[in-house]
Amino acid sequence: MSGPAITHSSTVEDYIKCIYEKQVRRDREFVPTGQVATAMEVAPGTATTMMKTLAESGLVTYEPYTGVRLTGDGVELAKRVLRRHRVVELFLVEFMGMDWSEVHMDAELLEHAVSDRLIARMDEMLGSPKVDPHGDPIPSVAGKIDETDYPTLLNCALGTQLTVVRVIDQRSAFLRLLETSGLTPGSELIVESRNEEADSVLIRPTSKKGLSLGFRAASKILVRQTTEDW
Amino acid sequence: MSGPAITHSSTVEDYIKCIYEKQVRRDREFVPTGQVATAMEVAPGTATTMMKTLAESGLVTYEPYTGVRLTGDGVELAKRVLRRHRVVELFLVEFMGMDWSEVHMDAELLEHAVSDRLIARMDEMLGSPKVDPHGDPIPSVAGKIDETDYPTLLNCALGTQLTVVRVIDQRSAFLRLLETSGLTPGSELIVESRNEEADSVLIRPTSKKGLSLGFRAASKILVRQTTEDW
DNA sequence: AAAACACTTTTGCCTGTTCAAAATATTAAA
DNA sequence: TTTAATATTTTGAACAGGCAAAAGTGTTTT
Repeated sequence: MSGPAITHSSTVEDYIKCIYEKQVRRDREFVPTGQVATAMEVAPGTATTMMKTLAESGLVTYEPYTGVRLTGDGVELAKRVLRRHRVVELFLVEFMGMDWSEVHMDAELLEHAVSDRLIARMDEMLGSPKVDPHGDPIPSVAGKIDETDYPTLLNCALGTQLTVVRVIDQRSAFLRLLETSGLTPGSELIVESRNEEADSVLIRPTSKKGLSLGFRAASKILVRQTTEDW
Repeated sequence: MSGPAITHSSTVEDYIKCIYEKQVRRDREFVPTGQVATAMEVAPGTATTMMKTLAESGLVTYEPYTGVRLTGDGVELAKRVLRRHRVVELFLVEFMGMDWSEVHMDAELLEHAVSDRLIARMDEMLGSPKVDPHGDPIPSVAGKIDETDYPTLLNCALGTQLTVVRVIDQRSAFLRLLETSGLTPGSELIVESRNEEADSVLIRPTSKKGLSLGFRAASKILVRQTTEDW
């Protein structure tokens, strides 16, 4: 089993989570220090300093002028934080009647303040869910996480029936748009066409008028082929 | 209405809460720096430094070698923190099935991470409760708080029917004892006798065997005369 | 190959919070 | 009222995070 579960400051947890999110898709590559700085909204030098600190704690491998990569311990910590965050988000929506578009910020704070016991209790009340309200997978206590690489509206098949499985953008204005457009996770749609020059993707959500999204927005919506066994 | 609601670090909030709890009973008196240091589990010098910082922020009045006293702003902040703490505690007990003896620590962390919106939602779900699971009064959003000075088992009337209204000790071992002894808030009892020399108070909880408490423990239990209109 | 550009790291400094130990002040005892 | 005991404040130092600006590295252009 995992070790003594050392506690880290919430600052460290935030950096680790940030790095995890950057590295999870681009495998093998190092995450540049500058990207961490931008994402964390700190000065470049601050990020450099922190990368060294994290390296000393054994959470990342740091290559000067190249970037960082989470170690096994780093990944483990990232998943623990992500689990807390996502369980909390789902709890806020399911048991406290909050809107999925507004729980992210609250969860961002709560993820550092919620005890293992409380998370376990929420998980129990929720029936050990696999995904949060945005379709983000919830790591198990043991650290297992569904890393399926779903296509986005930018690279999925055209003309077939699709189901929204996940949304990669927590800004509430964006989420509210999806809600009014019938594009929340679980919704079905068809991508009718794409036009790169026009930066436009035409989609037809079931039981809604068709609408067009820019490539930027389309890349934030992950889908799978609609199947019956789900 | 109150001002722009400046945010303070959770460290500051903890000191303010601590001072509030010390000063609330002994009115007009200053709280000695040393008591703050002990309660906060920091070195004496640390407390002194912090008292000066708090004084500069206008949260306390600081008199060297005498102690501190919360200002209006300080009291206001203390009540906001206390409200968050107590609403969270009650929520954990009422909606998450946690035991009243074990919610204090969790609430201690959560009180700094829960947004006003979330507290408002919990309050709504709880029906704007007046007291938390330990009988501690919950300040209103406006800062009103029931400051009734209930007698303890040490100075209440002997031989009359009493109701436990509040318990001033959050240590879970103590709370579990009260639970098994039938002394949770709302329980009824009679104080049969006190013997100062023996450091002993004999009480008879309704529907339980009589038992004896030391003066220290007895002073932690607040009661009121049992009346029908409650 | 040199110059220009972009990005990263280093340096010096700041704030907040903490400690240990020395210096002071206050209070209680003799 | 001088002495002893107790409590408080100062001092010097540390660690966590953060910033701005100077210096360094790598890459791309000319």
